Amino acid sequence: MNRTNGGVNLPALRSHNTALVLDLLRGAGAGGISRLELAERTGLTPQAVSKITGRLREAGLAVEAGHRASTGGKPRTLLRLVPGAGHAVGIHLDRDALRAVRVDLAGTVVGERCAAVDLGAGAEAVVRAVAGEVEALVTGVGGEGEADAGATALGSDAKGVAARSGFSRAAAGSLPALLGVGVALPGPLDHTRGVLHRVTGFPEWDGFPLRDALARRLGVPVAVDKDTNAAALGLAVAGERGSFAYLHLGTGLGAGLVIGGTVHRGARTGAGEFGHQVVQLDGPPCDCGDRGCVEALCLAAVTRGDLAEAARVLGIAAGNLVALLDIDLVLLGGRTVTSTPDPFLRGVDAVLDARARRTGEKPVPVRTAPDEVAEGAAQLVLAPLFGRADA
Amino acid sequence: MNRTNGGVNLPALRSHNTALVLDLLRGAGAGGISRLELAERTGLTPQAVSKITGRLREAGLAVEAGHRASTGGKPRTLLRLVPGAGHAVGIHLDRDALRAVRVDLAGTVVGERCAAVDLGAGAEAVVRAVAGEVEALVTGVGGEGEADAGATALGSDAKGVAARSGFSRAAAGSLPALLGVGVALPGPLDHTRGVLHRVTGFPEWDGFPLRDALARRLGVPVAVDKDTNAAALGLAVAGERGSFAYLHLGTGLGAGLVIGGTVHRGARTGAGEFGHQVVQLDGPPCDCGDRGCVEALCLAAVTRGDLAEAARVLGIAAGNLVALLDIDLVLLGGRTVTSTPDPFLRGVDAVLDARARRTGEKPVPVRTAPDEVAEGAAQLVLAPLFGRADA
DNA sequence: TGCACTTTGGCAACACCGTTGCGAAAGTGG
DNA sequence: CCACTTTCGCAACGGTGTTGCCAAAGTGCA
Repeated sequence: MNRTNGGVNLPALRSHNTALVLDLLRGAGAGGISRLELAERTGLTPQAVSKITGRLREAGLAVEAGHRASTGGKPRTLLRLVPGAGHAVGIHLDRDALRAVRVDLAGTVVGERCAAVDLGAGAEAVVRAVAGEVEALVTGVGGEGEADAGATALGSDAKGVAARSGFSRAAAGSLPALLGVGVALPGPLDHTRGVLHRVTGFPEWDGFPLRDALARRLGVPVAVDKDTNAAALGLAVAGERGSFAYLHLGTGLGAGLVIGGTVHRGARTGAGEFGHQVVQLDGPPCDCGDRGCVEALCLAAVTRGDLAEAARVLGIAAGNLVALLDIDLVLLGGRTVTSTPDPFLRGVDAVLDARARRTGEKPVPVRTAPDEVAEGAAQLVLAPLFGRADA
Repeated sequence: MNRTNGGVNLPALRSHNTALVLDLLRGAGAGGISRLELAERTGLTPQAVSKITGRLREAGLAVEAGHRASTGGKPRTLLRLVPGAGHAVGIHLDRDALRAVRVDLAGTVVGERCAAVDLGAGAEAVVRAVAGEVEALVTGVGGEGEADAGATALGSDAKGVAARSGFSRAAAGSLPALLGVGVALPGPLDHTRGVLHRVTGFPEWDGFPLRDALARRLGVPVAVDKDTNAAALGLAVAGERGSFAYLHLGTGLGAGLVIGGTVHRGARTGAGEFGHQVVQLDGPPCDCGDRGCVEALCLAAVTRGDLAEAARVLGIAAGNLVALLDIDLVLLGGRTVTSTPDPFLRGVDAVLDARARRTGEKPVPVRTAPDEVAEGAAQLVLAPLFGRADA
């Protein structure tokens, strides 16, 4: 619960329960959820839920929203999250382009900007550019952002609550109504410190403290993560339950792993290195220096137009993953998959079905998923508010 | 924290903090640990630690044990776990033999029994035999169990505390001083319900509710898990930190995964299916019906005496695992490895080293580990007492 | 030997958490 | 119109960790 050490005191307990209720409110969406349902789902008493929701309502984070039909007594009052009470910006920073979105507490996109970037221009220039996009997105210049009139007013309230609830991480000068900025990018990096390791082709980025640089410039908290992890987090928040793997097949092949509802990153943010799983001993050489990696085999098949073989290879690697981790679901994404999903879905499904027949268990379902990396990046900031620890 | 739902109330908070302190006391061993160190490690205030340890001392679970050297003021008083305050029995049930150990709270083996079993004799007969071994072990008949005089007396106290602290799971008639029994066995099974799925070669075991049958007979809580998971849990409790994989190479090849200090089992207790990871597309057929599984390749190499090749194949599969999960350590065990450890250690190490050179990170260490499955099985029972949730 | 100082750890009062007991509010059904 | 059911808040309560304070037990210097 507490990351550094395991001790739980009363404020921590309060934060935890409050976050839990907020998460359920978010999950219920615009339809709302009653106090008694919240009590059942959390295991707390109805009275405790009343107190917690009372604080949330006072803080402007929740409101009453109609009633459910009576079942013979007083009808349940529905509660709903106030989406506009807080915002976060998520940025998908790729090698040559950038996509930034502003989302509200419910995760709905309320503003979007795209721009070209040149990583070769140096870290400082890119930080400046990214900061500019964030500011434009928040102040509404050039964005599609309507839905702001009330939102900005409530924003500072939301921040106050966040601070009182023990969530906020010392936002200094800062932009109005902005809880923080999440940045997702490829390369290896250190998620906990927000430091980049090696950005392929741009050695000058090695060791650059992106998180702190951006946080100092913007005055709001910043979180940094791998693009595949952000995508997986976004899917988890969007409603995918349990444990799943998001396999992204684009210019490369990577994975984001969600285990028990939380993204698994490993101690060095290295987890999800799926592309260089070896599936053919002494197979063809890969760019990484090893031989027989899935990525090499799969992309080679794609290049020569043999999508069925690409899907079969991907399926075998996915089967390994499913067997090793006993996950519930495989999600496929990335340009290569989304352009022609069917052969990939069929191919991976065939391998997983065959495996299920051998073990006698139900086959693990395979689906496609939109790759909304920027949206997931925004959730890097929102996750702590809703009790989704980023271990 | 709470498995079913996430809500935390005061009793849950108290249990959690108490378990945390108990875990630190256990980790400190006979040397002991001071109240202030406990406070630092838990993040609680010294006063809170004093209250918690006071309850533990009153319950007979902890005692004062000397003082540390002064650093200019009052010297710190050391506290120590009372190992004899509780016991658990762990059973390693294999195809043809059984090993049962009785351990104290510190995990020290204080009694051991071995016996032949015949799974073909049917579930009821085996349950009867297992129960007999447990009773013999606890009453001290035929065991090497000295160290019992005081232990049994304190036992009932310990149970009282466990109940008061919210740990106990309703032990009815029950054996004296016994907190529970853990059973580890191969085959696929459902850890949460304690039901076996398919025991290879013995179809009549399919669906047998081993946990409940044994619990009803003995009157104490029973936990059931895969042998590799138990072994991994035992290693985690014995002091291995962080995330690691225990690879067991015996008559088959399996793995136990520990991620962030807790055993990862997956929703269907299927995780750790390492032997049938495919590392050679369309490779030689495996007993499982697939082709190119590590287990088949590795064991074939062992059979023809090529241990270097066996180790290389094992290393490549281990490398896949390390890359996918970003774990900190690989531990090797099982008859085949322990009989001639060196070639395996060298072979796996070579593959992981090469991987580390390519990625520019520190290589993941490889070591051998004793396969103490029965000891780990006992920890299935003790784990909840020390706050190690078995999710 | 005496005294100042540091550090540990317990006692008592405290703030605040979720819980319990009870009553008001708001429906349904006869 | 009334009995009944169900929801939900107010007030008192028990129990958590926290704070303030002080006794105990060392070290180090005069």
